[in-house]
This record gives sequence, structure tokens and C-alpha cells, in this order.
Amino acid sequence: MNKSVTIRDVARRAGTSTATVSYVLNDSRPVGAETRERVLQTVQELGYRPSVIARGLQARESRMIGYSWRPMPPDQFNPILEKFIHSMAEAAARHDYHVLTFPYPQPHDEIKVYREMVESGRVDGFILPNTNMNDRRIRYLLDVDFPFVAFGRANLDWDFPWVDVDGADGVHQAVTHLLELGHQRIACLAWPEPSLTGQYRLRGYLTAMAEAGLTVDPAWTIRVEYNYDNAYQAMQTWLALPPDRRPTAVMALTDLMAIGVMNAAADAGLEVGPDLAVVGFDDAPITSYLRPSLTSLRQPIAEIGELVVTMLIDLVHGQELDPAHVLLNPQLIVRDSTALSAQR
Amino acid sequence: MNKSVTIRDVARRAGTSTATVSYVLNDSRPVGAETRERVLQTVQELGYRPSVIARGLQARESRMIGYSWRPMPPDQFNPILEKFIHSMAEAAARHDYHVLTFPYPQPHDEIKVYREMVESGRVDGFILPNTNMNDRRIRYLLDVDFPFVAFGRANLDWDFPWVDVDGADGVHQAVTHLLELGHQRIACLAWPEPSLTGQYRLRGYLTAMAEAGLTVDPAWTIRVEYNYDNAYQAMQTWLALPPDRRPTAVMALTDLMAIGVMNAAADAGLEVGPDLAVVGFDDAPITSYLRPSLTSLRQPIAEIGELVVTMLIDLVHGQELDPAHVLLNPQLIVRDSTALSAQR
DNA sequence: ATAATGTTGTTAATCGTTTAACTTGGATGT
DNA sequence: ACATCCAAGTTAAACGATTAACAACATTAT
Repeated sequence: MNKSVTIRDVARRAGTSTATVSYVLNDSRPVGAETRERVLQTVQELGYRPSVIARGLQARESRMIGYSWRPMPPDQFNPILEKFIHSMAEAAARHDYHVLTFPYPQPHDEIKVYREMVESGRVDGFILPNTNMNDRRIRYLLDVDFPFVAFGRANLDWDFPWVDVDGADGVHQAVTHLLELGHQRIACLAWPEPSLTGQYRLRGYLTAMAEAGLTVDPAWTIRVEYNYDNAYQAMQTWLALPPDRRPTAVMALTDLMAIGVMNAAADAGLEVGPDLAVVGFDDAPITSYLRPSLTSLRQPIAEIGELVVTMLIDLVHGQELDPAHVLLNPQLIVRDSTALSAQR
Repeated sequence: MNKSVTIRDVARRAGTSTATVSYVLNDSRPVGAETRERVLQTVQELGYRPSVIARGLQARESRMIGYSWRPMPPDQFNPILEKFIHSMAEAAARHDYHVLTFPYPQPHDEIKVYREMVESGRVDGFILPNTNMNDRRIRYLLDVDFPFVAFGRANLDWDFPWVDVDGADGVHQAVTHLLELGHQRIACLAWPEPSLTGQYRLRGYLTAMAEAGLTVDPAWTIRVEYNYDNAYQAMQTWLALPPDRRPTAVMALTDLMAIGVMNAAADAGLEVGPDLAVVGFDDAPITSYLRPSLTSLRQPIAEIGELVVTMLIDLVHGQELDPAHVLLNPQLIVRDSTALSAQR
């Protein structure tokens, strides 16, 4: 690890003061053409690069964006994480920022960990995923007035910048698609009450059904914690309903739950597609390789990653956010799990 | 964003010098009990927390670990990334380090991006995934003597610290399992020649077959670029072989390729498991939900993440690495895709 | 001719820590 | 009684940049 070259080395070798070197490098004040050339030349020769730390101290900034996500249990997957981080990292790099990932805090330690980051000057702002009502992280950051942009919404009366996917619209699209296919008894495999995202998505289901003038059998909505087994069992519950109440289509709030539904149906001898339509949410890469392939809702993850980061950087620079709230529509990707006739 | 409180504020309020505050906080020199108490008290009151940037400047360190991975195309998935980053972030945090993720450089820009990180003092070291022979990143970091730990191996004559999963052992385990089930015509769906990981895994196949005294039909090894379609087509090629040369089992080098194989077989009317055994690699969460569920090799990802980070931190602190090279065995998870009789 | 202005450079303070070197006053040893 | 040593502080110099304030000199205006 070779001793790193500092601005002083450059100045000495170029026969100028460090100030001049700095002015040249940052174009922050005119410098005589000749001197300028000499400095640039020397910078090249020595391979000098300013220390981001020293710069950070002077400018009181870290040029780091904090990001922490709720890790999945080993039997589940997060189909969007990779793309999300990567698009954030890319957008950040374009502005000379970087993404700092830190472990998700234990339930009641959130504040402690975030506070640490804030007070030690580790980061200039945060991107917050997995938001929910009364989110303690949001509450804290609002209280101390620290820059952040959320991926997801929270309390309506909290004013903070966010970007979110319109789950209601997505599910509405999907259910409308099912209705157009002729389905009437459509079920929705939802999440427990407290999940805000779950609420929005469920609302999309309910409004689509209402718009179609259909009465929704309460049995068609089952709320379960997010995992495979719960989804599998939920489908079994539906299969046990009398034929005239049994759903012919299921809207599942995630792909993994949709897979549970598909497998339960297949195990009961149904053919997914013709006998039972299934739609998922997230459009995980695996969906297209499943048999049958799974109709799902694709979130514009790359766009969101890019957006939250550029918004955050604007915010850090003290700018007002033009739209401080952005709601993006997911895209319905129709595959075989909602096909009326057998595939292949 | 409240004006942050500095060590000077603490010193003034506690009626001492900043040096004393620093000594108290770092336990770097004895301080009188009374003064010590007063300082700690004041730190509490003001909620003071040292600036990591100022510290970094003084100590010439960033306490950041750089990590960049090759992103997957949208139709593929990286089943281990999330767990890996998270375990790294966790291990790092325990030592007051953090993980900085940056976008994967374009093929010939690797050095540029890494050099930037090194020379600007952004990070104190790197974790390098997706290594390969003649890896430019490794070559560069070795040349400038900058700390890093690789997840994966490279040229045998390059001396650098790494942790890797023993792909040869993993595939050997799997093929042995297939042999024990009575399979003799076992195929291997491999990667193009240049992939070092691919070479190791393929070797495991060849040695297992050799140990069993079986002659390997050259047609049983097909090398393809990593994706679903190529795997699907490879299986079709095998199915077109005359019955006495047609494989009854396939070892695929990744789960996604295994899925391609399974689907091609199913489409050809075979029942995966009884008619054709399939084994994958990585044990993606999805494997257990596939029909049939997929036998696969699980890598100890969390352990690796923890290991590479602690090794790197030792390295950064100038310590010699006890074992500078660690080879971990994957674990074979047997599921239905290698079951002899139909499932359920 | 003199003042005002512009150009190009330097000096030195600053950001928030750490830490080597110094001060002070008391205790200890002979 | 006097040198020595120790304990417990403080002072000030880094670390590597940025930048306000100043200086020197040339140019232009009056």
C-alpha cells in the first residue's frame, strides 16, 4: 500500500501553493493558463486524487447514502433486492455518492442504529425500504430533520418524500384481467392487517370487484403471514368450500404465495390456468420458468432505485423536491397461470 | 438537521481540554477519576458522538469495505447475494466497519473504478466476488498491495487471501449420490471453459465418475453460458441421443440451469425423479417449492460472508492471516428430483 | 500622474479528531 | 533539602483538503 500522494506533494512539485492546486482541480476560481497546465500535468504525473475523507471533513459531508433492508428468512426470497441496490449504487455513483449497507436493526433498536449513523456523520441521508404505519425510523428522521427518501408510504399526515409502487392499481389491473377472462369468484390471498402495502393491494382487489358489480364472499379473502406454507394452506381452505363458493381465480400478494397456491391446487388435481387462475406480485425471475409460468405484476425497480437516490441527493443539497411523492404503476405480465386452455 | 456537537463543545462544558475528552473516550491514557466522570457525564448530556470522518482523516482510514458484484440479467437470479451482503454487513458492523456497495464496472474499466476507490481513500479494503483466472482486479490490488479478500480462487501462483466453496467436492457429493441411486449414465451441464468455478465443479463430476470406474461419454458434458434457454436446449440434445447413451441423471452447475433441464425433460414426457434425476447447485430458496423439488448443493454463505470480512479486517490491521485460504464444503440437500419413485 | 480595478497567486484558518510533547504540582528517595 | 519521578492535565501539531482574505503587480480609467 504505497504512501498516498497529497495535495501538498502536487503543490510542491508544481511549484505552487496548495490553494492553487485546489482551485485548478475544482474550477472554483480562475487560474492562469500556464500554472493551470503545470498543475494538471503534475497531477497526472503523480497520479494524485483528492482524499474523500479530507474533503468530507472540510465540507461536513460523507457522500454516503445509508441503506438497510429487512433480510428474508432462508426459505424465502427477495426478488427485487439485487436490482434495487444495484440501480441505487449506479445512480449514486453518477453523483459521486456511494451506498452504505448496514444490517437491519432488531425490532426495537432501529432508532439506536439510525441515530448512530446520523450522529457520527457516517451518511448524508437514507433510503428507507419496507416502510409501514408509525414507522419508527421515519418518525425519528423527521424529528431530527435528517434527509431521507422512503420506498413505500406511511401515515398520511406525515409529510416526507417517498416513492412507491401503486399496489392498488397493480392488483386492480390483475383482477380486471381475471374478470375479462370470465372469472367471477376471485379470491385474494392477503397479508395481515397491519401491513400498509397489504392494505393498498387488497384495496385494489376490492375496488375492482366492486366496479364489476360483484359481491365479495368474505371467505375469499384470507390474510396470512408471508410464506409458502401459509399460502398452501389457504388454498386448501378455499378448495374445501362448496363448489358454488369455491374461487376460480386467486390473486396472491407475492410470487412466493402464488407458488404455494399453485402447488396446493396442483396437488388437489386441478390444472392451474384452466381450472384455477393464479396471479402473483413482483415478477421474480423464476416466474417465467415455473410450470405453468406465473402471471405477475412487475415493479419498475430500476426506475425506483434511480429515483429515490436522485431525490435524496437533491434533498441533501437543500433543494426542494419537485414531486416529493411518486407513485408508479406496476405492469401486468400475463403468462400461462391465467391461460384458459392448457399450455403446450 | 441540528448542528452536530463536537469534541470541543464537550471539552468546554466539562471544563477540560479536548485532549482529555479524547483520552477518556478512547481509554488511550489514564485520566483522573473525577475528571473522567465529569467528561462522561457531559458526553451523555450533549449526546456527543465522534465524527467518523474526522477520525478517519486523523487515522488515515475510512472503516469501509468495498463490495461490487456482477449483476444478473433480469431473467436470472442470484440466490446468494442477499444473504452474503447481509452477513458481511453484520460482521463488519461488529468491528465498526461498514460495507460500501458500488456498481460493477464495465469489462475493461475494472481497474479504473477500483483504483478510484483505493486512491481516494474511500475504502480500506475490498471483498471480491466472481473471481476468475487472470482477474484484473486481483492483479491490480496485488500490484499496489491493497488489502482484499476474494470469494473465489484465481491463478494458483498468485498469492492472495481467499475463501471459496469447494465446488469439486460438492459436485462429487452429488454425483456419488446419483451413483448410489444406481445411475450410470450421468451427464453434466457445465459452463464455458474459461470459468474457473466451472472447471472445479466439472472436475468433481469427472473424478466421481472415474472413481466409480465409469467411462464418461463425451456427449454427456455440455458447456453452455449460464441461462435457462441454453440449459433447456442442452437437455433436448441429450434426449435426442440413442437410448443406450441417453443420460438418466443430470448434474447442472446451477439451480437455474437445473430448472431448464427439468422443464425440458417434463416437456418431453419424462417424469423428473424416476425417469431423470436432476441436481442443481446453490440451493436457491425456490428449489424446495419446485415440482418436483430440486436436489441441490447448499453453500455456507453466511459463514463465508462473516469469514471474508473478519479476514479482511485482520489484514487491514496488518495482521498475518492464520489460514489465508479457506475451502468450505457445500452440503447436499436431497429432494424429490433425485427420488426414484414418484412423489406424493 | 494617480487612483481604481483586475488578474493571479499565496497565506493561513478551518473542518473534528488524535496524540506527542510539554507543564505543573505533589509525592518519593536519599 | 534537593533532585527525581509520577500523575493528571494542557498545548499544539498533525491528518488532507477547501476557501476567505490578503498581496503583488499589471492594466485601465480619469
